[in-house]
Amino acid sequence: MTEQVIAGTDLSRLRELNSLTVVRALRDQPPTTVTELASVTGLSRPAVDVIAQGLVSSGWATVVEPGGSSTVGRPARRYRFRATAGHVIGVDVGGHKILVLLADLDGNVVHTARRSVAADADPASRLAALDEILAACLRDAGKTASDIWAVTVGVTGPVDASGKTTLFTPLPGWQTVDLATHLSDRFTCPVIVENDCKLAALAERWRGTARDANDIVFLLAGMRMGAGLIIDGVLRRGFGGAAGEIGALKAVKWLTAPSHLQRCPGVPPTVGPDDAAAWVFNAARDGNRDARTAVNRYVKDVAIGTAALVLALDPQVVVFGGGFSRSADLVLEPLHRELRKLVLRMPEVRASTLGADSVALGALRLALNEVDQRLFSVGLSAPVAPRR
Amino acid sequence: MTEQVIAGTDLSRLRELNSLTVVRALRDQPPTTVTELASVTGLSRPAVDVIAQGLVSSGWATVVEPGGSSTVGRPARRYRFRATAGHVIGVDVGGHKILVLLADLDGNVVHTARRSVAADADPASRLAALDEILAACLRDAGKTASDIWAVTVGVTGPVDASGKTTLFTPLPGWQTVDLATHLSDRFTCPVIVENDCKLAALAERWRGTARDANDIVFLLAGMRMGAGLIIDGVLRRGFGGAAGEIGALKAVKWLTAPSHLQRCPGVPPTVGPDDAAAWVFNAARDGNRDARTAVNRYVKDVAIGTAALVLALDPQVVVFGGGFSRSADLVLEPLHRELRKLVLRMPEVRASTLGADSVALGALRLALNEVDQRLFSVGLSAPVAPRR
DNA sequence: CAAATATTGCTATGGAGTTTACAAAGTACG
DNA sequence: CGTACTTTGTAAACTCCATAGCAATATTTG
Repeated sequence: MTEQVIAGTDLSRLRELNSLTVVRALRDQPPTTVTELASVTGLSRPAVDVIAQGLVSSGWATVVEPGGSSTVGRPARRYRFRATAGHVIGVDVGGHKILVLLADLDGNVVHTARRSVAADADPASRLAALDEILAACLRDAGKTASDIWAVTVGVTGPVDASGKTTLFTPLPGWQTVDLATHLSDRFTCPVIVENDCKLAALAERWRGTARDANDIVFLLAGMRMGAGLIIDGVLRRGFGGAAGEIGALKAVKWLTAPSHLQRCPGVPPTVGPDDAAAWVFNAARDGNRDARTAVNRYVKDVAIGTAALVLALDPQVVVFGGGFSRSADLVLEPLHRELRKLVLRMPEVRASTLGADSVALGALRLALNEVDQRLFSVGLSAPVAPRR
Repeated sequence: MTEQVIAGTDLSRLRELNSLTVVRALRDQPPTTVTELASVTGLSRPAVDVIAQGLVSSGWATVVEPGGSSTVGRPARRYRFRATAGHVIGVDVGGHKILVLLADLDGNVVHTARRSVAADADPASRLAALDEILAACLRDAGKTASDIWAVTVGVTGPVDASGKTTLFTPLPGWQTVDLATHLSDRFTCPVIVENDCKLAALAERWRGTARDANDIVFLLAGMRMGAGLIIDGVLRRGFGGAAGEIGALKAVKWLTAPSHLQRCPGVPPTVGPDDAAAWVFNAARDGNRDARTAVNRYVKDVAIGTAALVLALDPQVVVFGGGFSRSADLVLEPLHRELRKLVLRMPEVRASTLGADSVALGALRLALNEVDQRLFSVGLSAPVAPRR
């Protein structure tokens, strides 16, 4: 049982609650009339009227004066959530690239900045590249750091509560990097660092293939396998931020799974190690026997770790994402078949639809969650960038 | 992101919310004065006064007139939550026994009934025994079925949303039993059927060794291995009720783990298969070499499945419970050692303190949760047994 | 016995939402 | 083109809830 806050409510808090209710009803909606809001919220029309005007004067909403009216009766004034009152940033710091998304409070991406980074870049130069691209993104979007309400950065490896990746990370030298502190010098708003698999899982539920599901196992499949878990609609971090790291168990074959692709016979020597997998998938699609065998072995190994997660959590959906999701057409069917042999209750298996942007999108979503949480706990004053 | 209910609040709902706040403050507390309640809830003293009197007149609270006062000033009237306004029942239907606990709304057990059942009893006779013991428990406690606000029954095997164990259960013939419907004929209140491991996990967090933790992996260790998961303080059922069934994965050695104990060389033929494990644990404690080896092999196998759960969920605590938890002194140290080799972040490992009652206790807790949920969503009218 | 302290009961005040009523601004139709 | 109808916007009256402040009461302490 969750510990409930024991706190009484007075009338000003009542107004605040109802204002938040109206804001919720307004968000992610086309401009809405007072009557519609009244029926959605269950409040009376005059009450909503007062609240809506209050939201306009405090800056949370804007008025849309009636244009060409289409129905009978007096045309209604409409109210719209002012999503541009604040902005958030989501970043994906990957091995090869850094991707920055800047979005408004409705999650509409207003600017994108991408830049490639050498896979073996040392932490200092990677951080420098991050600083540069962040500055460029802000500049090009016509914003300053103080316009940003929350920043989330996705990195590989489990992230602890302080935002560090001390347990393990494939980025060279990254164990000692304190990314959260580094960015806190550049932003006054909350800065969150989170594991890339977890963020991609969030994205898949927000705008991807699992929008309908509350219990999701997300697989980030690439040269490294990872997983992100959403349980009861909430991203699961684990007590130390290491949830979903089933790949560390040797009995589960995730560590070695991608090597079936890399070591597949027949890969031309001209193809680098990073592109071997793509070559094998293409060859398998063309009917190459060795390639098909390699893919099947790969899927068999992936299925074992996936089965462990499915048995542990009994999700509604398993989403196959990450770099290899471009080859989901080859993977999904055998993955489904292998999984069926191993689990008690078979979940749906779907392919990711978001591709390479999923981590940065998930970072956006987490930043928006942070903003929402403040909004709905602290209350509605004037819309300004929150400080830590 | 959880979907929030969009509903406005008017003044009567405000009063209801504040009444619930006072009830929450009153529960699990010694009798409390109005002034104390006012400071805890943040409401004004007159407001609390009115609310408290309302609770008394509706039957949710009782007045304790001031007795010998210990402080200066006028002695204050005190209010107490009327836990006896309703009662709940928690049942453990095990292979060998049925245990029934009857408790008030504070979870105080007011009556216990236990009865052994043959392990190979057919479903009909097991259900008959259940009916009998339930009737006897109600009679001896001086209650009728209509006094009961919620009933929860724990059974082995994964339980789906409708309360059936269709996927798998070790109880003979139990696949086709519809326990929820069976009991619904005997009670008008909500009836919940749930997996025994999950219930034991709840109990351990409520009154056991994991009261401080919000992220728990509970192991029900006996001749069958099972697990119950509490994540973010909430019991995790999984989409189809099959969460925690990691034992079904062969790569994880839970199915065969107990056989190391049963097949240990040196077990006297006079010892039956059900008591072999106890004999081996005792022998190991006395220094028997074969027995120690058997225990170590057992623990090694248990550790693999546990590691899978720990890696998947990254819990704060692993609780070793179930029948074998009596031998936790032999298991805990090697389990800790083996686990440390396999996981990324080491959780605490603790032994269960509840013993054989844990499943029935957890059933009580779930029944109380059901009552609470109704209370805090439907609102406070007069305290009467809820109907489905 | 009086002073100090704390609780209880009562009244006035103000804030928030609802209901009711009515004017204003459109459309539909003869 | 004018009337009937529909819906919106706004104001006033009313109800309900919590608060603040004050008087009355009960008990301890010196």
